[in-house]
Amino acid sequence: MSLTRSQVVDVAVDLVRRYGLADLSMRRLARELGVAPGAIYWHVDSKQTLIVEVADVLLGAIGDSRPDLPPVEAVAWLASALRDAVAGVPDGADVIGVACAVDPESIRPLRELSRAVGRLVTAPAERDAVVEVIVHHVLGSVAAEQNRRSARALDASDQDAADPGRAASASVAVKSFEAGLAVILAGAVALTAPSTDGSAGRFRPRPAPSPEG
Amino acid sequence: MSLTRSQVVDVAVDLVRRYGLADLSMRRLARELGVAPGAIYWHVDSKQTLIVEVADVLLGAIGDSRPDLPPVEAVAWLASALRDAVAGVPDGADVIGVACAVDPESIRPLRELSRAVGRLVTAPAERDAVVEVIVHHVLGSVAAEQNRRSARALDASDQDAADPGRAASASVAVKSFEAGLAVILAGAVALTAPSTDGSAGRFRPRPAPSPEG
DNA sequence: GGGGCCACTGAACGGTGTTCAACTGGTTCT
DNA sequence: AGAACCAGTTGAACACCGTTCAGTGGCCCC
Repeated sequence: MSLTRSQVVDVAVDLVRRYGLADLSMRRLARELGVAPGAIYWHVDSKQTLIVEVADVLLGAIGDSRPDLPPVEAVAWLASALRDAVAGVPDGADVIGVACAVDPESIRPLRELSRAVGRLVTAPAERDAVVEVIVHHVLGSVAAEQNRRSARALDASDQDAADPGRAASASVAVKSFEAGLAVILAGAVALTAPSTDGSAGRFRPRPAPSPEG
Repeated sequence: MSLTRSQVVDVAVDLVRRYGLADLSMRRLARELGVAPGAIYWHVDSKQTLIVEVADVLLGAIGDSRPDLPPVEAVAWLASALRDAVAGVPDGADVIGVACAVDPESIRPLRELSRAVGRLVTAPAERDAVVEVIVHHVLGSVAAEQNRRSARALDASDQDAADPGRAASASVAVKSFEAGLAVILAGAVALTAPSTDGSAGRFRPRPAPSPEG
């Protein structure tokens, strides 16, 4: 039986899950498939489209949204689920980053997130703004966490009992992510229901004097 | 006269400013300097540390913060200035991303931003959360904008009058960035001054059932 | 004149994504 | 049976990449 596109994608996903995006090269993928590098290009246009497919699989495990929860909790749940899915894969933020760069429409959970936020913020422009901020926060905080992790891994010369340290830093990362998420959700709520005391109202930033003309 | 570390960095900055990070290779940099590739490694440890230095130069043009402005406006000004500085350079978000990954302490404007946010949110944990969200939003939205731009550039086969389109999409990107920034700032304000009506109060997300155990 | 050192060269190592003429092996048509 | 066709694969090549290192030239100081 000959190679299949889905076989290629599956093995690529395995490679990413086990060794990270940095170790996903077309040559290594071909070796893993027992095939010459050129053969992959019969089933896949380029490495970039492969990564988009890998990202799709990695995010496929995210469950459907929760209409049973109140809107704010539903958004928080979805954002945390997204974060967990991305953080659970080495270089996960990079994978999703590439996928977003190549084809932003392809990431299905983002459509789900947009719908959930829509139940909280009705104005389309503001809804999109909230979705964007949440997505940037998810990808940014996971990228930072994974960078710290791999930087720590390079300094694993005189350290041996890294297990409790790793778990602790992961939980710190989760807490810091949730603190940021809380800020965003508070902003979304504040914008939809401008309060009666003047301080916490709507804010419109004035553009900075751009140094680029 | 022999090569200098600052010469190397300067030419690298020029290369990035003109052609983007993707076209900054040690070989090309050496060619531009009229030197063999190995010579660069006498002045610089690795490409990564070079990029950190490049990022430092690129962000050096950002002016000092504005204690004369009210706290919220000062933060907004700094965030917009940061955005403009990064967006004005091709692949600017990638450059800062690498610099953040290698050495997060090295980005001076972030310290400035942290101080400005500190005048708005006094609790250290919440202040750091706001700073992180802002930084992720800046880098994320610029990265998205620049990805769209370069994707558009690849499809420049049958299009010629791209000048108005480019300007228009840039202004859309700025507006979308400011909408997101407004959400974040509203959240920061709301968290510091919890309002008396219950709906817009402090929100604590409950962790999602993590699929990774 | 000789020693020492800074700055550099040239070549190599071991990768990378991608392309392409040539070649299989199987199916179908004559 | 034999020819034609074609999806799928190979192996080699192209044009790069970051990094290392033995050697080498020029310069200064003793």
